[in-house]
Amino acid sequence: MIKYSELKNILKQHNLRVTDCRMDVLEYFIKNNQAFSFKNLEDEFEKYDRVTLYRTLNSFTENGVFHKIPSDTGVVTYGVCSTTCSPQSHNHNHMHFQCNCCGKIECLAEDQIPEIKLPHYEVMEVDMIIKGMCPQCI
Amino acid sequence: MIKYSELKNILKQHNLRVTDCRMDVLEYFIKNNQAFSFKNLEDEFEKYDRVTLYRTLNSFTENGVFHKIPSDTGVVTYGVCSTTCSPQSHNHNHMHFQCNCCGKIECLAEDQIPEIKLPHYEVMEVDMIIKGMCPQCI
DNA sequence: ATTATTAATGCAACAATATTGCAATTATAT
DNA sequence: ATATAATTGCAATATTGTTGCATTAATAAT
Repeated sequence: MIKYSELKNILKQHNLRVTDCRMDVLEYFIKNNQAFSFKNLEDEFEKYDRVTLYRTLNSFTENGVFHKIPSDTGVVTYGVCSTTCSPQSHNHNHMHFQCNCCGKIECLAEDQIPEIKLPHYEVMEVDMIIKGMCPQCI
Repeated sequence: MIKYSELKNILKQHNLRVTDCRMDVLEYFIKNNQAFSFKNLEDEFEKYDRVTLYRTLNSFTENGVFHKIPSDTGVVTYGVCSTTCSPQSHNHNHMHFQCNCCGKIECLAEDQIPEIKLPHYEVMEVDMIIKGMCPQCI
C-alpha cells in the first residue's frame, strides 16, 4: 500500500498540483500495478467528470508521470513511468505485455528490451507489445 | 507497378469479392509500400463513402489482407500482410518503423525480430514499434 | 493565518471518429 | 441471362475526445 505522502511527492516532483482526482488516479494505477484506459477510469471514478479524467491523463502524460502504451485497437492505455522518467529525460524504451485471456496490460522491465540495430535508420525509441498468456491465466 | 490481375488474385485468395473500392485501396497500399490510416484513405479516396472505406479496412483486416499497426496516438494504421498470411494462419510477429520526421510508417522484415523469452509467461505474438529517423530524413 | 494569484474542475457545447439499418446496386455462380 | 448473395451509399446514431468559461480549489506571498 503506497503512502499518501509518497503519492503527493510524485505529483510535486512532476510540477503538478495536488488534487483529489490526481491523487486518486495515481494511487489506482500504482496499487494495481497495471495499465488502464480512459474508459477504465471513467468506470472506476464516476465521481469525477469525464473531462477532468481526460485532463488528468493528459497532464500526467505531458509531465512524465504516465506514458502511453500503443495498441492496435485504437484504445490507448496508460502506464506509470519508471521513477527515472521526468519531463526532461523520459525513458522511451518500453516493453508491455497484454494477456489475451484476462486483458490485463503490464509494463515489463526495460532492461529486457534487446538492442535493435537497423542499417540506414536512426533508432530513437523502441516499444514492444507482447501478447500471450500471463502467469495467472496459464 | 503491380498488375491488375495480381491485385485481383490477392482478393480472391482471401475470399473477398473484387470491387472497385477494394482494388483501389489495395493497390494504393502496395504501390506506396507503407502503412496508412483511415484518415489517409478518406483524403485519398473522396469518391468512396466513408463507411465503405471503414468496411474495406475491416474486411481486409478480418481476412488477413491487412494487419493493424499499434500506435500510442489512438490512430490505428494498417499495413499489408506478408504473402504468407491468411485468415487461418496469420503471422503475428511484426516490426514497424515510424519516422519522427516525415511520419511514414513502414513494415520491416519479420525475421529481424529477436526471440523474446519471458519466464512464467506464454508469448504468442510480438509487435515492435521503432521510432526514429528513416533513411530519407537523415 | 489571511489574502492574492494561479491552476483545476464541472458543465455545456462542440468536434471528430466509428457503427448500424436499409434500400439500391453490383459481383459472382449457375 | 438470370438468381443469389454481398457490397455500396446514405441517413441516422453512437462513441470518443476537445474547447470555452464561470466556479472552485491549491499554492505562494504576505
